[in-house]
Amino acid sequence: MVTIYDVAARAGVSPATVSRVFNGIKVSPDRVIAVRLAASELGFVPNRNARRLRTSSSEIITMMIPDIENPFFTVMTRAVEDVARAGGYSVMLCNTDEDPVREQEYLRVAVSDPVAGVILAPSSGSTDLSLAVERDVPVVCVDRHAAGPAVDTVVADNLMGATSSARLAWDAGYRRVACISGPENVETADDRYRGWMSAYLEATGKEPPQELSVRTRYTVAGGEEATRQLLALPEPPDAIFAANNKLASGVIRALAAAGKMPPEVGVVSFGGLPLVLLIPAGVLVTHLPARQLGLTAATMLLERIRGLKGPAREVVLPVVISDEDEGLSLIEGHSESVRGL
Amino acid sequence: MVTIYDVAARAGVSPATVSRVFNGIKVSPDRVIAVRLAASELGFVPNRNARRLRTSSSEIITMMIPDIENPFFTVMTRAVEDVARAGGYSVMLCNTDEDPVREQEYLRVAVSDPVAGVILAPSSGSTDLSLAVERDVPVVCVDRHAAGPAVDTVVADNLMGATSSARLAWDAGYRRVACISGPENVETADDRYRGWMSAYLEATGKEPPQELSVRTRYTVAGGEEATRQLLALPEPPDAIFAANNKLASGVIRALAAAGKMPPEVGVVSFGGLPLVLLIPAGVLVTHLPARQLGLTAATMLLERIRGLKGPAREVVLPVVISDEDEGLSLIEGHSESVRGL
DNA sequence: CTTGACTGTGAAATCGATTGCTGAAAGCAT
DNA sequence: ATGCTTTCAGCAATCGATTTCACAGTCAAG
Repeated sequence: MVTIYDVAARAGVSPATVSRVFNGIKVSPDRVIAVRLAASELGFVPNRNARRLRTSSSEIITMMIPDIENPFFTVMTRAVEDVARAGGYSVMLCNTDEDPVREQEYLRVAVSDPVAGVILAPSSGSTDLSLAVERDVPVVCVDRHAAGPAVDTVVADNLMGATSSARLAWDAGYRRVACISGPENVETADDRYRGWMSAYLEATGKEPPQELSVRTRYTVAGGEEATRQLLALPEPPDAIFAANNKLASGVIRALAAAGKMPPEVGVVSFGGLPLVLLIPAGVLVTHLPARQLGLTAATMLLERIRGLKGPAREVVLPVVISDEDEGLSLIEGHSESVRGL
Repeated sequence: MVTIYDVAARAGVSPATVSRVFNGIKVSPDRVIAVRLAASELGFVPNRNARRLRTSSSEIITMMIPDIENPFFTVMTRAVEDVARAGGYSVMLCNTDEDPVREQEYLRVAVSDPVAGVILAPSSGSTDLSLAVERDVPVVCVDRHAAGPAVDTVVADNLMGATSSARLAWDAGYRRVACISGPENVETADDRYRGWMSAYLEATGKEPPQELSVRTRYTVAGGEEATRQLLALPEPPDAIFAANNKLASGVIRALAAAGKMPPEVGVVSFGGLPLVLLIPAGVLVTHLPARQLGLTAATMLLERIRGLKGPAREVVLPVVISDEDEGLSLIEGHSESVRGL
């Protein structure tokens, strides 16, 4: 391993000077040249561990998401990465797999690393951040809230968004609109379920009957099972509001299998289906502000890393219901300015 | 920051003993208890940077992929993560964005970290790995080969796979099958293009005419533009072979916009469209062994990290053309054993 | 020609954990 | 009881870069 001592010896200067050259601290021009030359001749690459140990700082942001294979989270991650890079940080991605144990484990690794900051999409409402907070590692929660000490949080307006989104089904002429949402106690699932309830109440003037809503895992398989269950009802629904993109995929699969393709049975997907570019009639898709969530969270985290104090902040981003085709921008739209934030 | 010295003082032992306790080196039971007690009272978390500096080892694997928003790569990443975790490593994901400069930059960070190993899906054939090889950081290339020093590589059999896949179009009755592939000099794009050529030759007995193939970026927009270009030909194709999932999405979009939806114009997608669960008639999808690629690459990397010497190995995974519905397993199929590898 | 203010440089301490070496204590056989 | 292993714990060096402090030289003002 080539160290600054080797470079110093070769350049005929002290190690301190080598360090200064690599840190942009003023050194006489001739020495700078000598050091750079010696360094490149020897193939010197500074050891970051030594640097981090000494400065107890790091240029890494840990991002923890529950499902790396859900485009919603990868789009968000991509946004975080863009902001982080612009600020000189690298992003380390961890996949918690919706598992609180795994999540806590990753958090432990992160704080003992220690990283510059953490962006976390909590796997459940009971996620405990005290480990990080105790050790003063800045944390921003995104998409969902965490329990325990208050930290900066940025979420989408799921309740309102889901209400407007579910309403689309009635607007399209469907009359008996069921709901499939994620697990109980998962905040987004609860909010979206409540959104559907209020749209139901508004449209029909009645509380929705028990059997018209199913709570299940946020998976394609979960959506399929729930759909089969709904179709088996004595009085099956004529449309289904699915609380996330994976559930919606499951719904469509199950409908196809049952020979009741949209628009025969309508589907509302709360969350985009990125590579689905042929949206059949009868499938209504609401796009979530995934990229905005990521941009905002990363910006807030950088502020904290740079020393911003003060109480935990909370940002709620609106969910825009539009008929426009946002499928493409969900996939390739990284054009907006990061600086602008 | 609580250090082993603090813990040692509190437990009435030497720092060395504390270190031993945390590393599972034999220490008398009473001291173990004293140390653990003191550590938990003080909230001690070992400093990994100090540890890494001293041992010059790390438990991190860097994974570099060209496009975090392409499910092909996230599925692969997920597989890598599963194997890495089982072996006690964490995965740090970097998104190179198909940009060789950015890639080289990340590589520099990785080797100076230094990480335990690197898994890289090279952005182009000219990716230079000498930085890593010089410093003995194990590297495995996946999906594509890199230039320079030979390293372990695992790829899919794109040539054969693309040939069989393109053949499906003729089997389905299409007669004038065009090809849209990725950029020149990107290995997968070249191989898939050649696969289409050989299927063309086999089916028609002639070399394909120049105008029936277009090379473009691996993006949805690229696929759209290329499709428009093909449709504008005096003698337009009746089917299009798209060399990856994003291109295929672009093709379908453009066809829809032009009012020539499949099956009017056929589409062959080389690579799965994960959340597309309603595959219209006339769209044929070939699934790539994304997960297998990841599993294999990670397994090979761990072997190297654990000291395996010997010449660079090369694994070519078959691309299975089947009519079965593998869409779901692409999304949720993590059931197979990792141990089995 | 002094005095004081700078500047650039090097020596050495430091970050926190690991580990080679040494010696004390304990175990065992003769 | 003596001598020989073996075990366990502590001291202190070490990993590689950063940074404090002190010193030497430069320059301008008085």
